[in-house]
Amino acid sequence: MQADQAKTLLEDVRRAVKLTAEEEAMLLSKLRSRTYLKGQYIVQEGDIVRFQTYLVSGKVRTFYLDREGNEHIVSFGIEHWWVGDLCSFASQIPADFNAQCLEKTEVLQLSYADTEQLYEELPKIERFFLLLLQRAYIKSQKRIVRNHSLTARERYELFLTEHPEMVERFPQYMIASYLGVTKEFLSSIRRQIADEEKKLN
Amino acid sequence: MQADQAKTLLEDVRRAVKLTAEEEAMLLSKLRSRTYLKGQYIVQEGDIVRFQTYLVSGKVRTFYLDREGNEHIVSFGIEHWWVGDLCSFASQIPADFNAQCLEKTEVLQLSYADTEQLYEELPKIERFFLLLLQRAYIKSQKRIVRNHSLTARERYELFLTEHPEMVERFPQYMIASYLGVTKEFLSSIRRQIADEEKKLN
DNA sequence: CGTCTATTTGAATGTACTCAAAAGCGGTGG
DNA sequence: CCACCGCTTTTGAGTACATTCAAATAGACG
Repeated sequence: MQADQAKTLLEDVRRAVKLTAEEEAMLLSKLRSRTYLKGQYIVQEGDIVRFQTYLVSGKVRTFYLDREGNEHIVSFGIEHWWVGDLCSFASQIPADFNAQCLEKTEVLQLSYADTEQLYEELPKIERFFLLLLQRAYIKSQKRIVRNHSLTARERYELFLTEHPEMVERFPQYMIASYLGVTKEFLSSIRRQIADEEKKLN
Repeated sequence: MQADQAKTLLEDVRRAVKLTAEEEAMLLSKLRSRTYLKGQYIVQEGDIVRFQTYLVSGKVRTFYLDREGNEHIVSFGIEHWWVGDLCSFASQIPADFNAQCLEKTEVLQLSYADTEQLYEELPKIERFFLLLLQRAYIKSQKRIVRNHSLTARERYELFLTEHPEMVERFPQYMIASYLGVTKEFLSSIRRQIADEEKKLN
């Protein structure tokens, strides 16, 4: 592991827990660097996920296919996010989800066995992942709540204000899927919004 | 803490991690027992959640109110589930959710400070909560996915097979809310299903 | 410039919601 | 034991939000 690649990861860790230099070195020693090309999969449905994957650069979409073969975006990943299928990784069972890189993507990976070992030797790292998981869970709960109480337009407008970077970097039809609407309907929502803004001037 | 109340909790813990007798005693020493009556709130919106709450008996609904004042059920809790608003507990900020007992409910509670202390002194307990959180997160992800790819009827039928105990113990209008449909529409789904079954005979 | 993919449009359709009212159900008191 | 009350569930008509399908347009990339 070169230290420069792990810089943002270490910053994330330091923000949550305090590690000594040796402990940071131990963490770094377990990380493997890897680069995926545009279109490649970090996880494919049916695989058993062997790694936790941290994004250094690039972008990733996580999606699954329903019975009719329609794609549904579960989440987007960009720099300094962790991606994968936690269900598969945690239980070492075949994944339901796919994680595909939408451009050249550099990652750091931590294997299942090394994760276990780190948890044993370094409870502070366990704490780091607990905090990560807490945040992810809270976001997930919020998303459920919003899907139930907001209209498609409201969800889109909220997404615009909360994740403007995502709007720029991911195609609209994927954002539609993430929000749980068809690409056609999202398009008509955008027209509606644009029309209203025009009327104001 | 009387040991009999903590029996199911200890069983849950033992299933996940191995504790020595002293470690179990340490955990028990932090737990406070409390009984809520029908209609009482474990958490109210606006409160800062000071405890993690484990259900020994009874039942609880967790819900939030949207802008129009409509209730949305976030989750149901029965024996041996943990309830509350993790967002509020973890960050010690005011809760968005309410957790209300629907009958006499006995609980065990672990304060924020004691939780922190346990995490420090007993990493295995931290592991236990990490595993708990993993399961909760995975369920939450599944729920999002299902809300996007299944019809209301399919979600209801899946709920029937996965949580028959819940169907018996919670009123239909709450289940409707949990599934993200109106009580009227769930009623019409049930009629549909009943009609089809009648036709088969 | 042509090809491939993403976005937009519009009409017809469907799934789920709103509102209002009736029916069912369980408990309580006269 | 029945009548009444409050709460839950059912019904039905009208409506709205969102989907499907088909086709046109716009953008991106080699």
